[in-house]
Amino acid sequence: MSPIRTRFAPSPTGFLHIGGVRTALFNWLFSRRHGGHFLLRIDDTDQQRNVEAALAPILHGFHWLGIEWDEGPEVGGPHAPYFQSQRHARYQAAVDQILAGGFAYRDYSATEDMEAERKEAERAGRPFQYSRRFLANTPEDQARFEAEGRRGVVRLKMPREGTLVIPDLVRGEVEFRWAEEQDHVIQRADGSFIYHLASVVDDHDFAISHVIRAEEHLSNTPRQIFIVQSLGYPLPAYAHLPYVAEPGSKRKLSKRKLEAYLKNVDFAKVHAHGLAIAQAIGLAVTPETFNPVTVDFYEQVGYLPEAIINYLLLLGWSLDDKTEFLSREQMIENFSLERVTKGPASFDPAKLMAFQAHYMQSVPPSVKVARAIPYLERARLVESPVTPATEQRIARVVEVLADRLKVFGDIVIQGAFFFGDEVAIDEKAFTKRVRAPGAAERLADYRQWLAVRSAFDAATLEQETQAFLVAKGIALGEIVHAVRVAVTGSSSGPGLFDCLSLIGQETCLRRIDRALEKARSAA
RNA sequence: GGCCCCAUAGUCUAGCGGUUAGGACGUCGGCCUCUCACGCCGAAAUCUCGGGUUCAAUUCCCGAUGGGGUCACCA
Repeated sequence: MSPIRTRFAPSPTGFLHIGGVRTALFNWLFSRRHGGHFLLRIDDTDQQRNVEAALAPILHGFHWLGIEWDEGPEVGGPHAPYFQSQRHARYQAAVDQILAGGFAYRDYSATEDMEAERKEAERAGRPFQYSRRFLANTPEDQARFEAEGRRGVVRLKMPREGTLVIPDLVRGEVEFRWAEEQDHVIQRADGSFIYHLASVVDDHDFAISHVIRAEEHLSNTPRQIFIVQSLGYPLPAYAHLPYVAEPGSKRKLSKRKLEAYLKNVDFAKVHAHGLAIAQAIGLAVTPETFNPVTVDFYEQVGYLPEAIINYLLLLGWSLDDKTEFLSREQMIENFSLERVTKGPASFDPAKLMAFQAHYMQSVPPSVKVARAIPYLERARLVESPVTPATEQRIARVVEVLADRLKVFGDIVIQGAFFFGDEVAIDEKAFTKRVRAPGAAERLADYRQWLAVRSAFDAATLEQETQAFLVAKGIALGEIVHAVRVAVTGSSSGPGLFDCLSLIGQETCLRRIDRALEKARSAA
């Protein structure tokens, strides 16, 4: 049996689509599962400018996710080059061979000619089939057509009868009738090559054993198989994966429909969350660069690759009826195309977040601190570079924040009030907890009491507060909320005494004073 | 519109003739508690429809319906 080789073939668009990642992941896992090779081929047949710039973010995304390729850009390989734009000689040779074999012909029809024929067929109510009347058999024909100012392309001479059965590892056997296929162009008038030709030649040259790709290529497969056969290549195995669908719908997920997806509550929530972090760290965002459909979004906001990979794996594949979390090793050990789902799966950002929260729980505190620091620095919440003392403080903040840190970027949202002097007040919370009848008085009382504390650690503070409450004859609940809002600006967060202690006596007092001032001013 | 694919709760899925249709996210309720988060407990919610085949269909077959993909000198 020949070695297993799979590939993913991104075109350099400047960003890595979440659906593309899933396709790549399945290819990668399949190759790893069978001890084979996974390679990256760059589909830049018609891109001309800035391939490098448009490719960099994609390669970066794969590195970040830990999807490493054995051959391709950066790493090279025995079948180099892996860029289609550098393989024209190979494609030309293939076209010549197909032409010589009589599986294709030079065609001089103009777009209008084809249009006319198509319309006529439609009017007559029969399926369209090109008459091949501008087919040039001889150099004389060519010369004549060219004299008329026509420009030739190379078209496949597709069979017009019989059926084709494509064995598909996900879908079983898929049947097509040749008569329904068209004479597709494989080489343009300007001499450049059409994707399908390039793709088939490359897959053969790179010895790809399994073509695992998204479902939208299923209808393209007959023409590709025809090219394979006309070149005398062995047929690779095919597996067409269901595509990743829009949140809450079954339409294919698209990179350019951010507006529409924002109408989905969960999608909007994840996007808003990311946006808040981006704003806090002064990250300039555009819909192009900051979109939850793009993996870059998750990296910038501080998600874990493991969470994304695990989530994506389960989007169209399952191990059994209960396994949710798999390590890379388990994924590789268990992945199989047989267990790939047939139907498209909607991308659910809320569930992705659940995986993220799960994986975040096993990140060691030291790593959380290290990953939080850059966010704090960029948000100018701490000095840069941070001093050892600040780092220690951050470690305490991270500890106290605990599971509230869902992504690393959350440090600048959830943890902001631990830093600096001023604090952003949640007006609604302020009205409810500080402007409430009697609240300000109790807060002022507590402030005076707080001012004379000599110990300000959380445990002592809590203990002594109890005594204060007893003396005043009030319950903790009657004081805690106003203090929290005054000191942290928010009605939710870590335990109050942890907050007080970490923020420090002076700052706490200042913030309470400001809150009291604010409460006295117009409601 | 032609061709092709698909169809279990709002979402991701398990199921491969006989199950109280299992799990997860989300939602709702409760516990914990100074709030939030975590955690724990519980609840509501699913086999698209119609024909067959069979003693028995979510499961097999056919059809309908619905959803989607694709029909370029794009990839």
